[in-house]
Amino acid sequence: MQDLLTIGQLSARSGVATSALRYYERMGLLRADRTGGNQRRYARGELRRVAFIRISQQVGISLEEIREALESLPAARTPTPEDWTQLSKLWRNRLDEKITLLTRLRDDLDGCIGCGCLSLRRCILSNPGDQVAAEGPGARLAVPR
Amino acid sequence: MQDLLTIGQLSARSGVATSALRYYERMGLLRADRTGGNQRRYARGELRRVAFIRISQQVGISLEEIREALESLPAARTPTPEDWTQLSKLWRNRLDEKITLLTRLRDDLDGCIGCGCLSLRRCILSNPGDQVAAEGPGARLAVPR
DNA sequence: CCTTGAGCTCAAGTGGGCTTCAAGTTGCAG
DNA sequence: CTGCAACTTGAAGCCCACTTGAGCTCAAGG
Repeated sequence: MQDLLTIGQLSARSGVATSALRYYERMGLLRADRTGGNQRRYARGELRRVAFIRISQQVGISLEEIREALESLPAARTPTPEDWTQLSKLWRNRLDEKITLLTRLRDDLDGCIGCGCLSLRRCILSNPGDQVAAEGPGARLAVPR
Repeated sequence: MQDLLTIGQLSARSGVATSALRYYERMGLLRADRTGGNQRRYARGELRRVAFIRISQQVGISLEEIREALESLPAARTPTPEDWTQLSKLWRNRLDEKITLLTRLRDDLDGCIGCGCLSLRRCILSNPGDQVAAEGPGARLAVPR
C-alpha cells in the first residue's frame, strides 16, 4: 500500500478530473511532490483537501475564498492550535451564514404551499424602517450584495 | 404609491444591477410589462423573484436550475396547489442536500480544532465497502460530481 | 421647446472555472 | 528493452453570468 497517489488515482478517488486537479494546483489549492521524472505524487491527505474544495464549491464558495481558508492549513509543518481556531472561526461564520440563508429559504418555500404566491417577504426581505422612506414604502432585500 | 417599478427602482431595492435584471429577463427568470415607450415596468412581486434568484445563487444553484423552479410559478394566473406542492418538494430536496452538506462540513471543521489536521474523513468521505476494493484500500469521496 | 438622466437594444468584452488539444516524456508489464 | 497507458506543459477554447460601450429613444422639469 503506497502512501502516495498518482494524479490518476487521486482523480478516480475524488471524482475530480485530472485537468481540474492540475488547475487547483496552479491556483494554489493543492500541493504535490514530484518524481524524478516530474510526475505528481499526492500525499493521502490531499484527498481531504479535494473533498473540502468540492463541497465548499457546491455551496457557492469561490476557489479564491477556499484557497484563503486552506492557506492556514498544514503544508508539511504542523499548524499551531491558534491557526486552527482562527480558520475554523472564520469558516464557521461563512458556513453559518449560508446555512441560515438556506434554511430560511427552504422554510419559506414550505410555508408557501397553498398560498398561491412566493411569499418570501416574511423572512428574506425586510424593511429596515424609516431611513429608506425617501425611496418610498416597501420592502428591500436584506441580503448582502 | 405606484404598484409598478422601473428597472432603476427594482435595481435600487434589490441591490441587483440593471444589466443583471435585463439578463435575467432574457434568460426567462423575470417578467416585465412595457410602457408605450418600450420601458420595463415590474410588478412588485418581481422583487420576490429577484430575492429568490439571488439567494439561490449564493448557495451555488445555477440560473438554469432556478429558471426551471420558477417556471412552475404564477405568471399572471394563479398556480394550482399541485404546482406548488411539486415545486416545493423538488426545491426542498435540493436545499436539504445543501444544508446537510454545509452542516457536516461546519461541524467537521469544529471537531477538528486541536487535532492538527483536516479530519474530514469521518463524515465527508466514506468507504462504501468491498465493491471498490479492486482499486485498493482507502476512502472515496461520497459527494456527487 | 429643450435639456438631462433614465431607459432601450445589440454586440463585444470579462473573469471564473475548467476542458481540450498538441506534442512530447515517464514508468511499469511483459 | 520495448511498448503503451499514463503522465507532462502550454496554449487555446468553452460555458456561465454578467458588464461595458455605442448609439439611440423616452419622460419629466424648467
